Amino acid sequence: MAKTTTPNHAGAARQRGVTMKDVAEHAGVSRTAVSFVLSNRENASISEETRARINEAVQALGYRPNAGARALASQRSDWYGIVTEIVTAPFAVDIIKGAQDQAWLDRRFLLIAPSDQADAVGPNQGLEDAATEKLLEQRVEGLLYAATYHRGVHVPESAKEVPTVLINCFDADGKLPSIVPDERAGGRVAVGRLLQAGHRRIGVINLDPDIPAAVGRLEGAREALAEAGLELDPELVVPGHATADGGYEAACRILDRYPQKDRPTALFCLNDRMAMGAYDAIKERGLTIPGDIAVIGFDNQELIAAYLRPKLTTVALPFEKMGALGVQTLAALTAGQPIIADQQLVDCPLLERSSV
Amino acid sequence: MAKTTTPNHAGAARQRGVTMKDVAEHAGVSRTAVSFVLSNRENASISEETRARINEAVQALGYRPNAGARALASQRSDWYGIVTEIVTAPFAVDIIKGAQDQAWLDRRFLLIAPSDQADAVGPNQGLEDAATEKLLEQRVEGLLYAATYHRGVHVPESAKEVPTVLINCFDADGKLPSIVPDERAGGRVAVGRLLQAGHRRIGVINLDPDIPAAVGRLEGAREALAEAGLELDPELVVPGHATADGGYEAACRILDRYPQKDRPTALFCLNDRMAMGAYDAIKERGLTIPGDIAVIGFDNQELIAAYLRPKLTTVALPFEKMGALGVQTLAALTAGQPIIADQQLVDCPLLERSSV
DNA sequence: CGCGGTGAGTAACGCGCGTTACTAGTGCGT
DNA sequence: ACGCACTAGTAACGCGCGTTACTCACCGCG
Repeated sequence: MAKTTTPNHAGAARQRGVTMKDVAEHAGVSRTAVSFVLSNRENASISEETRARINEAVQALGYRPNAGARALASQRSDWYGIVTEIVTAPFAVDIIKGAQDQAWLDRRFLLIAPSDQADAVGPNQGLEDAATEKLLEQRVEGLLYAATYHRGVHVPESAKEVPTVLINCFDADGKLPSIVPDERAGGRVAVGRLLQAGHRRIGVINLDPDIPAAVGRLEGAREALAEAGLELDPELVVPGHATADGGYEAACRILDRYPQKDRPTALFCLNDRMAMGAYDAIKERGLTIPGDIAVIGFDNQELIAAYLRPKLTTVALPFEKMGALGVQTLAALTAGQPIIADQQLVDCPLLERSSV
Repeated sequence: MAKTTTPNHAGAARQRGVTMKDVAEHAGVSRTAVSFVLSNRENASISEETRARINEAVQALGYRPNAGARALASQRSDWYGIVTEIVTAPFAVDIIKGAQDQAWLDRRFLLIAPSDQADAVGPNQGLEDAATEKLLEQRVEGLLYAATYHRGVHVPESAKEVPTVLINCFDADGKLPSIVPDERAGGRVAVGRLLQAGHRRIGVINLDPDIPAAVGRLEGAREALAEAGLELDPELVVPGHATADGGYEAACRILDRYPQKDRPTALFCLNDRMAMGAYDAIKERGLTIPGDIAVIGFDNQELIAAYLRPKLTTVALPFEKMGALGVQTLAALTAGQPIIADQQLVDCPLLERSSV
């Protein structure tokens, strides 16, 4: 076959890019040798001398490997993707941070794609699919799905092409591994703390009773009471809208319902926002926290819990840890371990501040 | 030249990957034709018929372009990088969201690298450099640097290899374009609102007087007063630590200093956290908001401002908009426009709630 | 009939790199 | 002298794609 003429590319290189070839020439060796040195091959058989020369050339030229080319050649990208609603809650951020940090430790990159769902009713499937698709185009080796509050979700079909882990949510079809907070243990810890402080009549300001968070936390509360030989009085469990106003109203109801001697001495608010409202209701009535009424929250929404006066004792949702664990699980999966659709529970630590 | 033998790669393809070649074979055309169709070339000269056949093949095989390979071949990645401290403030998140959304619109990917600086004293230069380096290895076409609070920063040297834009911060050496909030206009709006509500004696709870936010906001306050023919009484400006406790203490001082008739009727808190503390000080004294004392904040820290009772009127920091503008600026830069080191000011809108 | 022009498509190269198969040189045992 | 093992390194391929230069068939025109 005849040697074909080389077409002359229009002087493409707009941006100076030092390649391995440049390094090789500078060091007077072959490109292969450079590649061997840079990837630290074991059975390398490159003399210390040339190795040094190559490293010098790398320094001198300011060589920087091209991650894309490497990915193409080696057929592995070292990229994970995470799709999440970055918007609404500040929670997603903590998940991302946890995942990001862990990925960084593992020398991997985390590509973040927003799925921007409009509201809590149902995910914006179109955007989620598009996000997943984009991520797959980048040839991510694994996918993370993160929700801002603990719930069941439906994952796009195409996500099943690579290992996938759910964070703070679970697959409604039960086919994917997931990582969620241990709500039950959290509820137990919260109420346990109140019991330990001597409280016997404990009011509970509940969330929408159907969501996993409410179910788990309430169950935990029940368990803690049972351990102390007490029962959860249904009358003391009042529903509330998951906002400060909702908490205010619920607290008003429960506080005004009883004469002082029967009034609960502690309030377990199933989230911090409601606790914030409860604070107002309590203070309005001339009562003190925690002197007259102790308050414990859930979620550890920093900006609320740490700045309320007195600072709110609450149970933290372990977002960062879940993010990190998600990446670890993904790493195990991509390393070849079989995908098992189990659910990992992560502990919710109690944060003692001043409201109990 | 003799045809060399083909080395047989160890059955690499661990993951089924449909390539353009597969599509071409399925459609009975050359790979080039597929490429032409997929990239919508103008001077294509592909008949409608084959074009259709190719598109069908794409559908049938579920072909998904390989972004990395495309980047390698075309010498452009369509990636931007953003380095930011994702940790501390929830602000960074909003910047990222704004940038992310804008990038998404422009069909670009935003790579996020954490720089995790320890505290406000000085950036953790090591990590920042590493993050920048990693980003450059991915061959990002432009870089964004985002700070969580408005300040001067030093950007890693290597960042200068690609177009770079600073968000919510500025280059201490003044060499890079930056995007920052218009603090002065914000201060003017805030105090203007109080004046409009009839207040004449306005207390100001200040931040660390050296940071750009304090300088700008105070200057704005002064201007608004001047427009109304008033002067800023230095006695009414009390310094505070930038926390709820700091705000509480500052508010106590200013409220207790005067007999009722001389007491300021409104408080301009230079951030929302301090406003939160001021609320407590006011309520403790049996005063009402906004009846006895109007309060206006700054920052619009959602979780505080929207959940305080009454809800806090405040001036918003336009993080999302700054993020979006950052990407737009970057797009202009990478499109070949010259890099000019100007500073773009973004408006801080007033959010009316119930505390004025 | 020859010739330029167009439409429809293809072969071949290179992007930067990982990887495998190969070569050249040297020392050592027999 | 030869074969063998080992060290030090290199040529060549392919990853999936964008891109350029080229071929081939067909048409109209002089």
